[in-house]
Amino acid sequence: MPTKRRRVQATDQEETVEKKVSRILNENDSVSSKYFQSKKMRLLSDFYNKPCIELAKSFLGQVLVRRLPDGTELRGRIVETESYLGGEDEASHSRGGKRTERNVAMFMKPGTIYVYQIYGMYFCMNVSSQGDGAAVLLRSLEPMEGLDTMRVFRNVKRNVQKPLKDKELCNGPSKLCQAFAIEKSFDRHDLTDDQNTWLEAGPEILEEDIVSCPRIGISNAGDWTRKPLRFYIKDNEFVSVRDKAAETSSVNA
DNA sequence: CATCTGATGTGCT
DNA sequence: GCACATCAGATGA
Repeated sequence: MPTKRRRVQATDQEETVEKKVSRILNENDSVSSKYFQSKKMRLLSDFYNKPCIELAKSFLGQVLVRRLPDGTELRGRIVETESYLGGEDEASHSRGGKRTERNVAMFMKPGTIYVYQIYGMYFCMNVSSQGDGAAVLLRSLEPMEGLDTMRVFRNVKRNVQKPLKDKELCNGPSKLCQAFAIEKSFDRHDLTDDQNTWLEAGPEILEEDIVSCPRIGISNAGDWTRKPLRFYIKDNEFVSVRDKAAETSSVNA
């Protein structure tokens, strides 16, 4: 018992400074205590310089940060991604090595943001990886900081006043762009060197907690339609679509 | 829960 | 012309 008490006291002392900083930072916006805090250190080039599938898995658990013009910072933990390999990947915008004005960011250095518009009214955010025309689509975030602001952005974009639950803020590629106010102008920005957008390190996600399954919204891509190139954190409630079949089969893997 | 449908406009053939 | 890495609301079980 004395050992336990001493450890608790030491922990409390260690957290004092961090708690103070956190309290000051949080005075301007809401931070829910049920979400963990990131280490607030920007991820640099080495992190992004990996093959596409490896990067898509590495993104899980990392924290996307968006700094708004008024200084407000939004944070969300990445919980779902998809790989688009380029070249032979028939579902990729860069299939067959096709390079256009729209998708040129996919061919830029790892860590470059690729934003494209879809269905006339939505945006999707990708990050280029190692490999020609390869990129990772960010599909879902677990909101951590700035939830009130995210809710406002989402309601403004949707032109609806229905209150959104936390899990509805960022559980889809275009929802997270709305919540973080990420638009076409972010295309070709560099996550390792951008003042408004970057990634911070979060806790490592174990391989056994990653579910691999087919990508969402892909059809007519031949064999590539079913390849397991979507990755998400198992049992995370902020994932957009759970694949029950993949979750049960991975138990035996 | 699963499945369906309308909205909406740009990029590319 | 048409396909489209989506979303929200509606409907049925």
